[in-house]
Amino acid sequence: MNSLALLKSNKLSQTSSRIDILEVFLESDTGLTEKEIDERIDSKYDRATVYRTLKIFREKGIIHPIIAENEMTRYVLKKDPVEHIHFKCELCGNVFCLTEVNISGIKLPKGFIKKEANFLISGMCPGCN
Amino acid sequence: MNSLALLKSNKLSQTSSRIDILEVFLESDTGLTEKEIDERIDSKYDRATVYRTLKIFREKGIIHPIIAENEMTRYVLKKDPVEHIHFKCELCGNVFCLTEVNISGIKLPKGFIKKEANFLISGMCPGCN
DNA sequence: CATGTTTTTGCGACTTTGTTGCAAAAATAG
DNA sequence: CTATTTTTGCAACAAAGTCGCAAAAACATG
Repeated sequence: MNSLALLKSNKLSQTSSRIDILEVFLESDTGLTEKEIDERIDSKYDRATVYRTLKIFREKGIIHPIIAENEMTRYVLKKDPVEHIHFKCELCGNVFCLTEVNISGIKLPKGFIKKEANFLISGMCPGCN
Repeated sequence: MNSLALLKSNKLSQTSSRIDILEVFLESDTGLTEKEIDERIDSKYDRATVYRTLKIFREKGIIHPIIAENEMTRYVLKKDPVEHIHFKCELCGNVFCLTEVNISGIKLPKGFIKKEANFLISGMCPGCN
């Protein structure tokens, strides 16, 4: 995937900060916090800019959040639009999108209307095991 | 449920802060943030005390956390030890423990070992619908 | 490619959540 | 009742995230 094309297809202006931050995501296979992004771009941009960029990427559906306990929100590139489980390894810290796990069987009781879902399982990943 | 007995059975000393905070939980059917607890006890105790109390209650398994995006951690009394989904209504803010939804069908791929799970669905509850 | 308009950025100040060390106060054990 | 242990309040702190505003960069258009 190309960062310039990705910005274009989402109708986002091509600023260096957006390109750089997007490239960080493209090069990472893990969920990233704002802090981790900041490190990887050597604090080249203001924290406010990074936060604003993350917000926009999210609204566009380029990235999606992983919400874990006692942790800052992490983001990963949204490769698969299908709703899925996230797995966070407690040892290496890696976050995996388990798109192969079927969660379509989860049905809410009458009257509950789903808008968004967030499933996170933590434990040990195959690599650390 | 009685707050004094609950403290005793968990081998916690009976301080007025623990009793009061536990009572707030016993009287609430919603997940509560530290701030909300603070309001309900009229800031009778220091914030640090409330945080420390929440931590201990959690370690003892008296309460359990609800982790939602862009939200402070909420806690609810752990009535049912069975793993379950939480539902958060975006309108009224109420959090429901959907113990009736069966999630035992969720199986992780080979090599992944589950330690903890956090399932949160947000949307609209029957009351607001 | 020059220029006017729109969008984005950096800065700084701020809010909120949550933590920690330490001395005083309260709870508990005997 | 008293000694010991635990808990509390205070104050200071750290880190995440937001916001207004002026400057800078990107973009559209001729």
